Amino acid sequence: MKISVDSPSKTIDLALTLSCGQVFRWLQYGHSWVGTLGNTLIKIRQRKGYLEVQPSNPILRSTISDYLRLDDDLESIISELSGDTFFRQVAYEVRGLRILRQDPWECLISYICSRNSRISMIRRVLNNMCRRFGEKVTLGQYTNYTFPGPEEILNAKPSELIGCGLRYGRRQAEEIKNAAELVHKGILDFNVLKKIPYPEAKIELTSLCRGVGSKVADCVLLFSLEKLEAFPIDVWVARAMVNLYHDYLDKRLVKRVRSNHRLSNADYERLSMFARDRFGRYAGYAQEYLYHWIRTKNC
DNA sequence: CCCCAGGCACATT
DNA sequence: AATGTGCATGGG
Repeated sequence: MKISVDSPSKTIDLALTLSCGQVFRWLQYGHSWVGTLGNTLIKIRQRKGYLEVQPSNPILRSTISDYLRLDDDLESIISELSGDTFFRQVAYEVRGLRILRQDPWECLISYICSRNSRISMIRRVLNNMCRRFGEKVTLGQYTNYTFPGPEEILNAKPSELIGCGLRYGRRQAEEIKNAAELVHKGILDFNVLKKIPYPEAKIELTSLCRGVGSKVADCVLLFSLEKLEAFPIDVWVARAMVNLYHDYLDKRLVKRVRSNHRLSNADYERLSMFARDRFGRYAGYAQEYLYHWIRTKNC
């Protein structure tokens, strides 16, 4: 299957998009990327002007283009974001990076597991969970595992989840099972969260789900629930904001971030408000660009 | 041994 | 409302 990306509005850098840290389970084999969408293994390769997709079983073209958010007009989003010369440079350096439209359940569990951890660790935990509780899917020489659904997680023993390498052991295992129960019982309904406004959806997520605070909620809202104004702030994004916009921010906040203090709720909200005020409805794209920019700039 | 990583929940002031 | 602290893995 071929998907054309041969126009400025459909620009994509597939490798950058799949490896920048918004999603954790894609694997690179040479020029190809292998992952799963639902129960289907997907092998995808970027060619000149189009994407070449090989699914393990029949799949709609729109499943891929929805996942990659090819419906986002990247050219106009970037021009709307590039209000200052600092950010224009950032946007240029990460051109082709798209926000993905992930499955909300997988995204929620992934970011519950991400707390105070690092990307390589998160990858390992999630892959362990999929190997243990997911289903094996193959395409030729390639093997992958589906992400286990709420029912599989509900039936899992906490000790088995802990054995996957959770950062906070039993406590996090309970959080994951709690989320599974909420989804299974229909108390947490992602289709509803997609429709209601960002502030309400965020309150709903943080109040219902144990282990979900401001940062995790913003990640889930941005990466899987259509809230492009969500602006997740981790230490890296805080550093990027402070580097670029220190003149507009509270001096003590700048000092705290620079001296590597943990980000307080108050500082999170302050940075959050500033970001949405500055970047508007596509603040989430700005966040992802800043995140990647500050990390690659320093490494 | 130290430090830190896509933080949260709860106690204390 | 703001700040402090336990959690408790694994890599540099």
